[in-house]
Amino acid sequence: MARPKEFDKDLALDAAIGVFREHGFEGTSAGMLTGAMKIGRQSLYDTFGDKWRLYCAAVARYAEAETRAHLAALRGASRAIDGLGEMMQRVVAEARRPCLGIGSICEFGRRSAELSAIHDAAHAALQAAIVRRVGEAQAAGDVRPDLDPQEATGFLLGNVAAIRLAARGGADDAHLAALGRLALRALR
Amino acid sequence: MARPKEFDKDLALDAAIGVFREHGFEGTSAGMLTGAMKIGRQSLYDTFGDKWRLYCAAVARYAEAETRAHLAALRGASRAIDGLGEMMQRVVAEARRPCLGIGSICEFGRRSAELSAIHDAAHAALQAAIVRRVGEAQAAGDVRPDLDPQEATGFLLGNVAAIRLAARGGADDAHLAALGRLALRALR
DNA sequence: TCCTTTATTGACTGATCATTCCATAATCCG
DNA sequence: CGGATTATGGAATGATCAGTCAATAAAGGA
Repeated sequence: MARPKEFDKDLALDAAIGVFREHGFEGTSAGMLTGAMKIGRQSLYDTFGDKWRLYCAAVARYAEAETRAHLAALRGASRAIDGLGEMMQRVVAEARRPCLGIGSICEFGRRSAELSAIHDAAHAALQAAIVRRVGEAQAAGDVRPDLDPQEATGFLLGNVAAIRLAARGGADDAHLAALGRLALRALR
Repeated sequence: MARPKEFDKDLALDAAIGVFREHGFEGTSAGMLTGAMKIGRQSLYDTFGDKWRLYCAAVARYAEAETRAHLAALRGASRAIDGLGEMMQRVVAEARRPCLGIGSICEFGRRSAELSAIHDAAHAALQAAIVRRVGEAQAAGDVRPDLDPQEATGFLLGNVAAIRLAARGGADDAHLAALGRLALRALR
């Protein structure tokens, strides 16, 4: 089904993600992309259309992977509060690599309906899962009962962004860990 | 001291800030800048050097103004906890306009020593002022005493960023208000 | 072996970009 | 008025950019 070492589309996309999350859309050139993806220029255009379509595909793939990772952490402990803790801990541990979601939102806000749709879908899925887990933690008495699960979820996701942004700004590991710890403690 | 209606350098800089905070550095062209600043192209280069120097000047001016506004809010109430509340409330109220500081950090991380120095200076000044206020609030019994003021300050600043990022992502006013409220409540 | 498929690269196009040179106009000061 | 100063905009430069076309190479299947 292939003649010359037919390249892996997903692998190439991952390489593109690596460039975009570091340099953003405007800061990335086609040459940087082909270099990182290790494919020819024409292959890029044949496979992904153009730079913008590639960017959207990268953001979508990144969002899916990131959502999956969050969900896995959330379910990685039997007690709901521990699941929430693992989610925050993972974010702290991986905060050194810039987040494409945040970069994308910073760069484009809500200017692009296409991009916003990708973000909104990922956000909705994640939000729902966290709300459920917060509810469970409340039922278990690990989260104060006067807290609206929706609000608490927004708060946690906000602090996820805060941790990543702090890391991008150069904060040290201790600072990031403190942010994660305080955010979780705020639910108690 | 001037012949043709000698333009106001600070006013022009403010206009440049308006463009940069919306479109970032890479997303902004010289034409967009001269258009918004309402000065000629050559005046821009004569006065500000080049696009990068103008960007740095804009970020520095923005950081100073933003720091001033934070400090004013912090001191805007006699009780320390209320000062902290006013700071958060102001952030919520103004969150609709994108933050140049966040945009700059997202776009460049710590790639530019020049830019990082600007951010670090503003951050240090702000951090110190908030730490002091948190300490006062603790002394007054309005903030739990087991909280490290440094950590609490980092937490508050992180949530400032979270609110602004949420706004950039399209969150509604109620959501932003909830974020501010929860961040402050976390200190209690 | 030959054909088909796939990837790559060079050359090119047209656009846009930042930036500079220069001529011109406008305005204030003496 | 006249000369100094300041802002402006046209023209041009060289670079870079995204994207296309066409030729070529590589490799699997028949």
